[in-house]
Amino acid sequence: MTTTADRILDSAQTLVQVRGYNGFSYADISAELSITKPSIHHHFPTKAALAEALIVRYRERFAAARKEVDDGAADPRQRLVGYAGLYAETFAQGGRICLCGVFAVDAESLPVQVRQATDAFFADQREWVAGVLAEAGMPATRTSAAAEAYLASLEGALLLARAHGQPDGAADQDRDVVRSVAATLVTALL
Amino acid sequence: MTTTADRILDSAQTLVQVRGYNGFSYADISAELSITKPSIHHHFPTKAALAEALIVRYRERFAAARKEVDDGAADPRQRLVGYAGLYAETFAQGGRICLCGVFAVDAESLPVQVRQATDAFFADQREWVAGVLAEAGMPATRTSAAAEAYLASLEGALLLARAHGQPDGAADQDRDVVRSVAATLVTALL
DNA sequence: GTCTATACCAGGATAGAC
DNA sequence: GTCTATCCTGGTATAGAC
Repeated sequence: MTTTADRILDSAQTLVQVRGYNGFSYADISAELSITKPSIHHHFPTKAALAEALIVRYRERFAAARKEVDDGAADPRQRLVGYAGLYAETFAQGGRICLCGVFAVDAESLPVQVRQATDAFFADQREWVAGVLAEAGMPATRTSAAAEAYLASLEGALLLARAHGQPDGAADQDRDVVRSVAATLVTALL
Repeated sequence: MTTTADRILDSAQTLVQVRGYNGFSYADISAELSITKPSIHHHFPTKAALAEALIVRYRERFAAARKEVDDGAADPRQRLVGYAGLYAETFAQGGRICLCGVFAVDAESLPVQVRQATDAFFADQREWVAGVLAEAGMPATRTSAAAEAYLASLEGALLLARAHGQPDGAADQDRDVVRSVAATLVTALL
């Protein structure tokens, strides 16, 4: 069962990840779901409230997906590669980039709570990556900076993949760019 | 001597780098420069034309700044670190991020020429970084992927720094994040 | 090259019926 | 929970005077 609120969030999330927060409107969701704008306002009174709901759900889902990777991987190296796969698969779905990457760029347009949640998302990722790096034997003095670098390279790889999306059919190749960047980092860091 | 067109470009570039392409309007430039909106249209008939002028100038200026680094650095390592400094300094100026990073995120809202120029900008950077890495002794089979990773980490570091910009006065610390990420990459890759 | 005035449409949001 | 109708504002752009 999918509620209307969920369908709105699905549509909105894709729109944000593809066009940016200021690049879509309620009219776009309305057209996609064949529902009127006031109906959307009924579920999410303001666009800011919609953004807040989006990031809350995104963090939950991302945490769950990361746990899948955590449980399915045999060693730290595999965990880091599998984690990068989450980003690569995001891009493979219609050239989307990380929701929080978009929110970071559009931070000025967003309410404080969303900005804080975005920051918290990255802090959470940093902490997890640092833990995996420690598990892989990296000295504690280096894990923090290395985790930041790994995270930055993944978010940046999505940007580069997006920029490269000129010839429309090349999304597969661009997804590999994300994986390739991650592989380079894992090899170099460990 | 600064022409009106230049002043418009200056204002617009800052606005794009801080708010995103869809996050500002001619009214913002109008207010900042104490000039009317039609005057801006006189110099740049459409917002798309303004974006095109922006990226043309950005590429020229970035190339010049990179040449400064190229000429001033003694060895490849210093060149890479100095290059990262260009990104760090961008962020230090009011929390700006790379214009092309923003244009990559907002690509769907931009005309084809701007998208192509954004892609070309990144291709240019990739090529330059790859050349420096080769100069540093990296085998030719690895330079391409490593350059992509370095570039991604710099663009991503700007995103993370922006997201972290919660407490307003901490811009200095965030600029160091960019430099720290770059240092981690240089050490790990070479 | 800059202005006033204005057109036009879209975005975000509300009132109130069903 | 969804609709029709409507409001207000702001964004992009043009016409035409100075």
